[in-house]
Amino acid sequence: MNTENRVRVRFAPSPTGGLHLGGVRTVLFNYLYAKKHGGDFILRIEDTDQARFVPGAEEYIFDCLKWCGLNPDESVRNEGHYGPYRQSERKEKYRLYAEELIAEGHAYYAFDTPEELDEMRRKYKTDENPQPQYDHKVRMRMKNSLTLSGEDVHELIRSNTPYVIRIKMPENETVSFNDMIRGEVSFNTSLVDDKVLLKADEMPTYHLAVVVDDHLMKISHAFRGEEWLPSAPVHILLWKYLFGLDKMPKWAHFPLILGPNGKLSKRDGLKYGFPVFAMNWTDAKTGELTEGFKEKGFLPEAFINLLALLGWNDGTEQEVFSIEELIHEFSMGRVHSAGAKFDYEKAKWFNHEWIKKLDAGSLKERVLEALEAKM
RNA sequence: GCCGCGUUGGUCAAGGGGUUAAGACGCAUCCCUUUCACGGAUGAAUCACGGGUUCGAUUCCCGUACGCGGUACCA
Repeated sequence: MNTENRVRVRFAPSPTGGLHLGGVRTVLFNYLYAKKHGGDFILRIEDTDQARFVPGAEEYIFDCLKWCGLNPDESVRNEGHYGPYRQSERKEKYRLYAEELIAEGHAYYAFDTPEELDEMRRKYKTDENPQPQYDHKVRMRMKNSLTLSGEDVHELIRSNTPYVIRIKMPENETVSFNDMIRGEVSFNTSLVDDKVLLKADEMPTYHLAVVVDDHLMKISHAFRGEEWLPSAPVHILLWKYLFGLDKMPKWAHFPLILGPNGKLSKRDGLKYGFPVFAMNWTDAKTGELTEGFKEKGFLPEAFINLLALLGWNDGTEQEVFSIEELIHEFSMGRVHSAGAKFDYEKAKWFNHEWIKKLDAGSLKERVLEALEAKM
């Protein structure tokens, strides 16, 4: 296998807090796919949001992956040839591409202040359109390089006026792509807003960073949660403008893992009566501790196993799988497209099954570990 | 509101034009067991709704309803 078609996947968390079920399952599916195809699993830290950065969160992510046995082949701790692996350290790279987009007419400078944006949203808000977007319908009424003269733009930039760079979404084009799980998905570009690509603090937003880094890091398959599906057209267009659709990774959007009453949220971690995080997480601000599956007494083998079966199965009646078996049997085509409600009773059954497989010696060890963790 | 993705028992789900619609978790009853586990048997429970296509739709198509996601200078 040459380097051009080598399978390379990535998990790209932002270090903002505990790593929950859905996140670990995303890691798992990425890992399984990479290992099945003899490829690389990369961990990229997406720390482009200064405001949400949480100290310790990055280390915590590594701890969780280690406990799960899903260690990355390349990361900030194990650099490959495509570093740095932390986006804040790649800051300069993104601006070049944003400027390139402007030069080609696919993006523009926008000088609107947060207050002006609020005002726009207030002004255009109606019952039919409760959440107005910065899109082709309003962009010509805003303060940007599309409405200002070249001189004015130059002057504003020279005088250090804060600005962002926005993508200029084309009007009435259909953008479609083939999702490995859902098949063809398409969008009308008129209904997508002019997303910010480069922020006023010169950091890229996710939209720009994910495309640039996936390209630079030679990612072959881009797998992520379904919450990203609505912004896929932005990413597809960026690929088209910057690197060419033929270079674009294959996409797959995983179904969401739901809680008892819908969305499984980090904030409700304590309310469900079962863990949502892989490992204990303590909120630095409130000091609130959220118990993890590890500390609750789950074996990592069981945790991996139960996560794998949430949204995937091999078509047989087998439910207990070791990681080796998962790697062997996994296929993206058998991942469900519908969300799955998390069932703690079933999760405990998986743990039970794995505990039964332990011999007396290792059981004693694990029990002692679990008890010590609680003291 | 708009856009997107979904919809097989309470939950995870197999199946995919003709089936008694698998299996697992949980639940119930029973058996095994001095106890706790383990194990075994049986049972209740499912194709969201309405139109098409078809000799025949749970399966294909279109609507509707419902759920979830998105609609930020967050990821």
